[in-house]
Amino acid sequence: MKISDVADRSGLPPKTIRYYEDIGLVRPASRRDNGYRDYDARDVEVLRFLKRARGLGFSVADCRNLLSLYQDRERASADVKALARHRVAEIDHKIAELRTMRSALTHLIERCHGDDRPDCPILDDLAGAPDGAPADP
Amino acid sequence: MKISDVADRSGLPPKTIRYYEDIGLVRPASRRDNGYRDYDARDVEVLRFLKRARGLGFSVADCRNLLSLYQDRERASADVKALARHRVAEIDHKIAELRTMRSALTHLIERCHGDDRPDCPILDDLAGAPDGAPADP
DNA sequence: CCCTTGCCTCCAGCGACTGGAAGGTCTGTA
DNA sequence: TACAGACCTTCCAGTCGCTGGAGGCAAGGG
Repeated sequence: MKISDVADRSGLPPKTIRYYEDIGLVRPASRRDNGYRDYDARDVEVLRFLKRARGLGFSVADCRNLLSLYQDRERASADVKALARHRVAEIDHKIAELRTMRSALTHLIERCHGDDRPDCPILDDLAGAPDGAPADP
Repeated sequence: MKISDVADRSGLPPKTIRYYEDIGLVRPASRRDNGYRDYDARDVEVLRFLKRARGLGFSVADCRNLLSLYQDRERASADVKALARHRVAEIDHKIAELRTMRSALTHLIERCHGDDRPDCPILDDLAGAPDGAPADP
């Protein structure tokens, strides 16, 4: 199988596949006589695995761990579960951050009349004015 | 005022302030005889503005716009409001993405017994198994 | 035989910093 | 006055996870 075939089957672009090989996330593909990379079903499986894990937001470093757990027949499922839990915690943290930003912004938006006059509570706030006061010129 | 003073007053590290100057986000600071950058209260104001805007997740490109609106006495508050609304939309999009990841993960976590046995629905799923089925070896 | 497509390698760039090296300056204390 | 240590300067490199592009073979069809 050529790289574009695995790309189609895994959902990862060829560039990314070569990149994963480059950084040692997957082992180097075997080569045909003409120098082209040659893949089999097992490679596709690994790449699909990576595609999904990345899709869940696991970092490449996490993926390295997940992959080695995946390929270790003796692994304890607790280890995987811990990684997943940690990822959920990260997500929660990120969501909380975004929500804080969101509520600050919507608060500002509500108070901005949004017409063609220049006075704007959003800019006033960014400029450091306390809540509701216009910026000091 | 030296760079470490504005750093303290703006909350931005000196490195970042120099970086903002570098990319033309703020205009070059004036210099003392010894070559040190010299700042005044107005510079602090701008940097605080940037610190806040970045804190709300606006990109540096957005900040460039916000800053020029901020410094334009003729601006329409509608323009600012539009930027802020757009940023809220981005945040919503990001939150939705994270929530999707989160629910997929928690679903997997619930079904993983998480002990020292090797079978693990999380890995099975990442490997592409349909819901609940173990991966095909 | 030519043309297009696909593969190869290697280098550069994205965003938004951050770290560190090498060297000049300032300030306080012995 | 000498020196230590803090702070300033510039410039280069690295972070993360790709992605784009240049330049050069290979393959396959008309």
